[in-house]
This record gives sequence, C-alpha cells and structure tokens, in this order.
Amino acid sequence: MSQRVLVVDDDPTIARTLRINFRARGIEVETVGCGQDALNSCEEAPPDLVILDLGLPDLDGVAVLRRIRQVSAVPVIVLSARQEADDKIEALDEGADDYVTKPFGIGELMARVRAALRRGGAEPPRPAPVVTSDFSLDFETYVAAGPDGPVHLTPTEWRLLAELARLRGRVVPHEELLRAVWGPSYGRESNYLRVYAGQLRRKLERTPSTPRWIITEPGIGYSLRC
Amino acid sequence: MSQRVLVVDDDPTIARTLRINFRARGIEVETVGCGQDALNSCEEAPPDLVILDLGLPDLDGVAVLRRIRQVSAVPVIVLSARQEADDKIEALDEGADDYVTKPFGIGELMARVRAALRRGGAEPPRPAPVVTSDFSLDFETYVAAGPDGPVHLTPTEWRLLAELARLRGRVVPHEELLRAVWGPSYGRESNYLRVYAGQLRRKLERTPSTPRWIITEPGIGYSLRC
DNA sequence: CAGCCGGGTAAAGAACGCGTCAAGACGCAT
DNA sequence: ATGCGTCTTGACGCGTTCTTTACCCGGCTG
Repeated sequence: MSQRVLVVDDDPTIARTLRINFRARGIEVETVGCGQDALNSCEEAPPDLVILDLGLPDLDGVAVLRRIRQVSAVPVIVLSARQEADDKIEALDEGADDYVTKPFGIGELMARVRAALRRGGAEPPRPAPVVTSDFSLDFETYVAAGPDGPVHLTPTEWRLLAELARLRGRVVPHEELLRAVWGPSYGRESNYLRVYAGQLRRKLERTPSTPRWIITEPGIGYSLRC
Repeated sequence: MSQRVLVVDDDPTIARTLRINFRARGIEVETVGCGQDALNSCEEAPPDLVILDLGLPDLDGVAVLRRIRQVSAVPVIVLSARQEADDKIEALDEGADDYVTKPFGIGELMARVRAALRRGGAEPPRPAPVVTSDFSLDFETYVAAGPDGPVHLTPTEWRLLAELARLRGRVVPHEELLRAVWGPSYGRESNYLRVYAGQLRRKLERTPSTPRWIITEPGIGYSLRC
C-alpha cells in the first residue's frame, strides 16, 4: 500500500522537483496550486502528508493550515520564504509539524518528510457511540437523536462532543477542549465553550436548564457523564 | 502535574536557557551533560521529549540517538552547530523528529517543542486519587467526599490539593504552594494558604480543629499525610 | 506582663465565571 | 446577488468564588 503526499504550491518548479523526488521513492503525489483545491483534496482523499507552501495565490497559508487541522491530524510540513521567527512560531502553533525555509536543500526536505511519515499521521479513532436515556450519538455516521427524536448537530458541535466522549467520565479542562476543537492557538479564554455547551444542552438534554449529562465543573472544564 | 523534558547538553549556558523556558511553561526539566547519562535517564524515567545536542563529550550524538530509538519512540529534537545537509539527513533518518542548528532562536525552538509534544498527545498527568479514612479525592472527575458525604470544592481548593497530593507525604513550603496555585508572582507572604487550609479542613477533616491529614509545619509549609 | 510572631477564623465587597441572548460576519449554494 | 446555516463576538444578570481586612489564640521573649 503506497503512501500519498499532497503538495500545495503554485510554483511549478518546486512542484515538479518534489514530484520527481517523491516518485523516486515510490510515493504518490497530488499537486494543487491553491488553498481551496488543497482543502477539497484533503476532504475527498486524505493524504498521508501535506507539503504546504504559505505563499498561495488565493487564501492565506496559515488559514489553510488551520482548516486542515479542523478535520485532520495529517502531518503538514510548511514551506515558506519567510525566515522570521514569528512566522515560524505562528505556523508551528497552528499545527504545522515542521517549517522549512526557502531556498531549501531537497535532501534535507526529503529527510524531514521521512521523519514526518515515520511518525505516522494515524487518524484518531472515533469515540465509541454514546447512548443515554435522553439522547444517542453515533460518531461513525454522525447521526444524533435527542429526547424528542433526531436532531442535527453542526461540525463544531460534533468535534466538541467527540472530545468529551473520548474522555468520557473525566473532566476535560477548558484549555484542552479549546485546543482540540478550535485549534492550538485558541488556548486562551473565550466564549466558545459556554455558547456551545448551551447549544448542545438545548439539543440533547431533556431539561437543558438542569443538565444531567453535559456537566460543568466551574473553573475547570466540562465532562460527559458516564 | 506536568510533562518532563530531558535536556542533553554539555553547554551550561544553553542548558540553563532551556531550563528557564521550560519551567516558565510548567514543564519539568532534567539536564544531563553526556550521552551515557542520557541513556541511563531514558531507561529509568522516560521523558516526554528529549532535546539532544550532538556535540557531546563522551559519545557520538548520533549513536546516542540510535540507542534511544532502540528502546523508545520518545520525540527527539536534535541541536547541532553543524549546518550541512548531510548531517541533518543523517540525524533525521536515525530517528530524530527535528533538527535545529545553533545558534537558534529560543522562541522557534520552543514552538518546535510544542509541536513535538502535541504529536505525543500526552495529556498532562493528574495526581493519583487520594483516599483516606475521612475523605476521598478524585482528580479525574473532580469528585470529593468528606466524612459526611460528597462535598463541593472550588477550583482554587482543587489546585491546592493537587499540589499537596502530587508531593504527598512531603512538607511543601509556603512559597512553593503559592507559586503552584496562585502563580509565580505570589511568592511573598500572604493569608491565602491559611484561609484555604482552613476551608479544606472544614470540608474534609473529621475534626477540623485537630487536623489529621492536612498538616501544618510551622514556619515551613503544609503537607498531606500519607 | 507586654509585645511579637505565626497560625487560624470570620465576614464583606470585589472580581470572576457561567449561562443566555442577539447581532454581525462568514462561507457556501443557489 | 440572495438566502441559509454556521461561527464569532459582545453584553448582561446572576450566583459563586476570591481577596482582603480585621480579629482571635497560644507560645515565646524580653
């Protein structure tokens, strides 16, 4: 079973160089030239690795990285002409696995690719289905039912529930939930959790004002009751 | 309560800089100055991350890396003064997760550390549950029970208990507790500890006036009895 | 005995966190 | 462009929690 790499770069020279080198190692390559195509490709056929040039014609490179991270833990190696430390720090904190400045040595880049592939970007296993007396959640089919029948949950709601379900019974700290759902840079305090906890309770709890399953631990975090 | 990093470097300046930066992020640091010590340390107390300087006095840095990889998949970030591509390729192919050349920006290095730790997926460990004949504490679910049944603890009370439980049996100095619970700037004397120790005794001890578990060591600190 | 020191207790205002609502921004499909 | 669903952000009320101050006690010391 061969591995697949997605190269996101609008410079044909670089794209061609990478393609040749990957092919020589028996790795399949898909090349796209803009951020939108990259996101589409990640959705349709998730690759094992992404090489992402930050200087894209359409979207901001970091924005692409963030959107990829919302749906996948695939290793991402960022390419950039910018050498400033702040740019590196931003990209790495947004979820990049490595940051290589242009111009780069192809040998070093390929070694970093090997290191990233070696670590493997195994998709986190989906949480076990959650069934309570008031609602049920299926993380395979993304079907949810509340006390009064089927309900529709938004992607963010699913991500939040997935993290709570993964650690069901434990109190998951605010910071951990924010990182898992909204990305690495959202470690700071915000309204998100309060808003979404409320939405989920309204959809799933029989008595949203006195929640029985989505539990608040004031000052610490939330937990999904066993 | 925190993650551990092993720093392998014989340059005291670098070792000190790293220690300060890790400490500031609440990460424990162990520093060793030679390859043999590094290997021993990995055996005895496997860290969550290794920072490995290739220029060691005793063993070849790459050899140390290879030996670490024989027993552990811990993320390793290599530091080196050598900038040649071949050196980077060799280290990366021997199992290094990243390769940073000296001199390096501390901000970038710490960002790469965060990226490596993030992949490790290590959630910060919590203190083991505390069960005595009078009360019980569960730091996973934040459920506490006193002599007369369940009691509610506030976030600050949990933080204080977590620090005492982490070092259970030892007398934790005032200054250390204040720093752990209220932050680094609260090193000076204050009433906090007396107030909260009293609250905790009232909630958890069977006879709050003659505490059996939350022990005062006059002039030094507090301890949680084993 | 008076003063001091370290520790424990009580109470009150200030500050904070949570739940809620709603308006606006944004992405996406039509 | 238009409409729709979703995400983000700010504001507000309310209850809880934190912080601070004051005072208590016992032991020690001069």
